[in-house]
This record gives sequence, structure tokens and C-alpha cells, in this order.
Amino acid sequence: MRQETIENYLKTIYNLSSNNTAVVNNQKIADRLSLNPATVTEGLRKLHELKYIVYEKSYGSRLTASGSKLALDIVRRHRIWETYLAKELGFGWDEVHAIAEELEHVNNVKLINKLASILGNPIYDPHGDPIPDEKGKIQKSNFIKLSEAKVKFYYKVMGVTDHSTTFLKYLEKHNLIIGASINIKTIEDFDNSIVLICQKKEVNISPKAAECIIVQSI
Amino acid sequence: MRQETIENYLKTIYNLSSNNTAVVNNQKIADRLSLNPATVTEGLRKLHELKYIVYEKSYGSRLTASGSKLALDIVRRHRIWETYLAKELGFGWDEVHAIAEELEHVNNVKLINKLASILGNPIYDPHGDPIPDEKGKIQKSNFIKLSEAKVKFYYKVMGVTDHSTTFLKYLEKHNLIIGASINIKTIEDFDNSIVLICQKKEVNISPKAAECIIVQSI
DNA sequence: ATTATCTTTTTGGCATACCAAAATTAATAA
DNA sequence: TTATTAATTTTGGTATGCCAAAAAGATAAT
Repeated sequence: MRQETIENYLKTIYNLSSNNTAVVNNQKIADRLSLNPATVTEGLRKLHELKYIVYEKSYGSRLTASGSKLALDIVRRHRIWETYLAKELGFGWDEVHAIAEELEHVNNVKLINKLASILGNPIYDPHGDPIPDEKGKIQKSNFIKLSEAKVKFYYKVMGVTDHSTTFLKYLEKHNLIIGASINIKTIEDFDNSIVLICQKKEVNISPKAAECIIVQSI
Repeated sequence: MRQETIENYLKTIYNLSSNNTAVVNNQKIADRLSLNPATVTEGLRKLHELKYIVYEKSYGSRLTASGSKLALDIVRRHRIWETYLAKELGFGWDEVHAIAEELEHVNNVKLINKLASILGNPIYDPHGDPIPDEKGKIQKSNFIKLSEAKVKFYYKVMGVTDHSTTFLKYLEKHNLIIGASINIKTIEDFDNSIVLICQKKEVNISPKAAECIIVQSI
């Protein structure tokens, strides 16, 4: 199996099993990688043979220790590159993902560690996702998307994943700046829009906007 | 044909036809890419179909305008990365080639131009090879290896392609520092070793060392 | 000019990574 | 529980990139 193929599968399985214990189903992998389901079945069978995953037919896959190790390594490379592209090379946060998607396959530990060191060994990337360290250790993040927030809970705005002028203006209008404290009042049943209190004013946030706002439970 | 495969062939053909007009034979391509001659024959036939090269059976290949364009682009990416790795990320000149060999396939114009700009848009890389500009224009270099120097001519030492301590000490001992002026006295017939005058002293340079010293006609 | 040698090409074959369509298996709803 | 729908797997097939060994072509040496 080509190394790049292996890496793409493992990264995808890792990302889809967020907590890294959940079993991932084939269809989601096929969607993410834009592959035919038949191709995925084949791929997973091979990854099982290579002992990167445990694959149970008609059930799903989860990473083994060695698969997890490789997946974390790829995730590290990807996030370090994203951060480097954004912070050191002046790319927009909307541009970095696609480039990092290619750069992540260049496997040179010294290179990634050097970039990380220049960046001050960050534990979070520009999107608020945690960056595994060289050993694969990951800072468990309590950052979530506003769209995943629960009613009555208090949160702090930590970042955004969309940096378009229109979106930033939208946020400004509602006082949703970085660091702002918010309280979720209700989530509308019919369209999932979120009603929250920010600086004593009631604000209505669309589901689309809520997807792009990163918050932390406080 | 996979993009990476195309790029590796074109780069190799470009490098082997130095002046970019000479016809390149299959065996040299096979050697450089560590491929079976049969594979090369196949590859060249496909590149001909794609109009990247003109390939005449049992004769050889040369780049077309479009092949040359792509080749120069790859060469640019490779040499910019080498320079960036060496100058900005602190890699040794012996390490940069292998890493650049992978990074060169990441095709993002903005990225390469940004790196070039940080470096001050250099026209030569750490090995003394010229870096094509964004349009593929190349500064014609009059740098040659000392091994290609001619008797009675005057040259200036411009760089080295081997950075081992032992080699640098060898040079120092003979006063062959960067910028030094030299005059080729004779080239020994039986072993091709070079006798030159440097700072009024006669110095004998082995063919192996002469391969690693870059000079410029003055 | 005719071997001998070296290079290139052809032939037949293998592994990988894919897909479409059919068949199977699992999940869900009636 | 049985039908219906959805997910998964099998089957048969394609394109790419590679190789070894045999055949053909070109080059050099005597």
C-alpha cells in the first residue's frame, strides 16, 4: 500500500472517531476521501492486514496503537504546517488547509520539529484544534464549536474558523469578539438557530455562523 | 500519468540535457530515477503523447516548450526549497536535497513566491545552481566545476558542493577560500589532477576535489 | 564487413488504486 | 415479523507504474 494512501485513511479515521475510541463506518470514510465504498472496503481490509486498524466486517474500524501513532503524526504535521503557513508565511486561515493537505505527507521529523520550534511549540492550531507533540501526546481540548454548545451553559468565545470580512462584520455587530462571555438561552427547534446572551443583550445566531465560532466552557 | 511521475521525468531530462537542447538517452534517465530501462521507454512514450517531450525511438528525448516550462517550474521549486531549508531553517547543505526532492511536488505558486521573496528572490541556490524566476527565466550561469576548467585560464572560487569538515579543511590548507583567484597551470594526463596557482603557490588538486569546487571564469 | 557489445524496445506479468453494478447483510419502519 | 431502505461487500474490470527476460537495433572493435 502506498504510504500516502495509508496516511490519508488513518488521518480520516482519526478525525472521524474524534475521541479516538469510537468505531468509524465506511461510508463516512468514503465521503471524506471522495472514494467509492467498494474502494474503502478494500482499503480497510489491507489496513487491517497491516495492523494499523481493527476492522470488523459490516461493523466498522478503529485504530490500533500503531495506527493511532501514525495518525497522530500526520495530524501533527498537518497542523504544524497550517500554523506555519498562517503565522510565518502570511497565508489566510482559509488557504492553509489545502496546502497543508499536501505538505503533511513530507515525512521529516527534523523539519516539523524545526517549524514547531520556530512557532514556539504551539499546542493549538489557527482553527483551535490541538497539535500533538512529537510523541503523539495531545492536549485534550475543551474547545467546541458554538453549534455544539448546550442550553443554559456559559462559554467564552475563543476563535473563529471563517475569516471573511462579511463574517467578521457579522460578529462585531453582535459583540461576539474573542474573549466575550456568552450564555446559551435556547436553541430553536425548527432551524437550530441559537439564542444567546452576550453583554446583556439577546443575540440570535444562525446554525451556519455557529459552525464557525469556537467557544470554551467556563 | 501521475503528476509526480511526469515531474520526475521532466526534471531529470532537463538536468541531463544541461543546455536544454541536447538529446538525452534512456539509460541515463533510468539510472537517475533508479528505474528499469523498459519502464523508461514506456514513460517516454507517454510523455511524448502528452507533448511534454519529443521522443524519437532508439535515439532520445528533448523537452518541448511546454515540457521545458514544467521542468523549469520544478527546478525552481526544488532550488527555492533548498535555499529556504538551508538559509531560513538551518539545515546543512548536505541535507536539503533529499527534503526538497519531496517538497518540490507541492505545487502552489503563492507559496514558492513567498519563500523566494523572504529569501530576497535569489538567482542562485546554495550549490551555485541558478534558480529560474516565476516565468521560467534563468540567469545563465558562468559557474563551472573546477574539474571542467581549462589550462591557462583564470578563475575565481565561488562555492563548494561538499560541506564536510574534512573537505573544508583540505581547502583551507590550500588557501582555496571563497573569492580566491586561481590560474590553471596544467592538468595531469595520467590522473586528471589539476595543478593551479593560488596566492603565488602551486597547488595540486585531485579530480575528486575538483568536482566539488565551483569556479567562475574571470 | 562482421562480430561483439551496448542500448533500446517488446512481450508478458505483477501490484496498487480505483470504479460500477450486482449481491449480500444490517437497520428501520410498517 | 416482514418489507423496505440503507450500508457493505463481492465481482469483474480499468489504468498506472513497475519489472525480468527475450528480441531487435545501434555502435564500436577488429
